[in-house]
Amino acid sequence: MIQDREEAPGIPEPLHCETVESVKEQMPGNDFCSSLADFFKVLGDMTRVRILLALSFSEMCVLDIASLLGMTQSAISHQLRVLRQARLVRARKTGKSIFYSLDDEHVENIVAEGFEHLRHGGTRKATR
Amino acid sequence: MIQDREEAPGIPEPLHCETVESVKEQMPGNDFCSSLADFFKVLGDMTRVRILLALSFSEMCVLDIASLLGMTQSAISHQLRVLRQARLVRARKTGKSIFYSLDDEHVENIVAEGFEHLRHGGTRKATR
DNA sequence: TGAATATATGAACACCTATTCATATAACTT
DNA sequence: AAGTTATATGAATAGGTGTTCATATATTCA
Repeated sequence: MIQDREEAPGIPEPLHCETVESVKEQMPGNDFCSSLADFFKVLGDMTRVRILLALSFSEMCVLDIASLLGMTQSAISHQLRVLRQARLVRARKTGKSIFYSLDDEHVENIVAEGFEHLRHGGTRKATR
Repeated sequence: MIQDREEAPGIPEPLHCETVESVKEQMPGNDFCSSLADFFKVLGDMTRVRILLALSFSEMCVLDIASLLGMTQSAISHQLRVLRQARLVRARKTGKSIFYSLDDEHVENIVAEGFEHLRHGGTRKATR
């Protein structure tokens, strides 16, 4: 019987070794993939998307965002912290209020790309 | 007695009515925000990001992807279904194998934007 | 035909996460 | 100073999600 040298039980052997080896060489490291996924994870929540869209129209303080979205101040504050840690928004303090605004010009580009994807519904390919 | 007409208990009144009203008019509907968040949610997983990156280099069958990523065929198949339903990948059947490839060129643009975001600051751990 | 191969899928489980509640901090007001 | 307002945050909880395991479907090969 020919020796099996699988990396771990349950993980299959490649069907096309050349392809797998070639792609393996080109693949970014796991740390990069993890960071990228974490970044998109921040965008993968409706509340945070609505906050970002709102801030794309105007700088706003926490209570105004909460009022706009019909949610509690606490919920908004928790989500703003996530957005702040992802460097997607920045805070400007004025008196008792803290005004938030977009902190990254890529955000609008990314949202625009997502919008395009939804527009085309994936059923047909758009040529650029 | 003056009537309180808050939408719900716990939801604050706006501090700057003009701003809130103005943004409220420009805001996309909840259905759109929900779809957008769902789209990014698909990208917000390391396994799916790695699959998409791999497919950006070459069309691949399920077992090859599983072998490349060091994961079980079942785990990959489950994630491919998510990517398929989001119309991010398409399947081409050949014999026993099913080859997957990217079905949307926006994906690469979005990934590129995310990459730029990470380059220009990335995600920080603490804010203060 | 039966055996082997490639993929898909339902159920279960462990982990993660968004909101709520209570409370803390900080700044303004009187 | 005390009270009010704006925001932040820790803990708890309910709901969501990714992987595993077992199994089903479909195709190829002998």
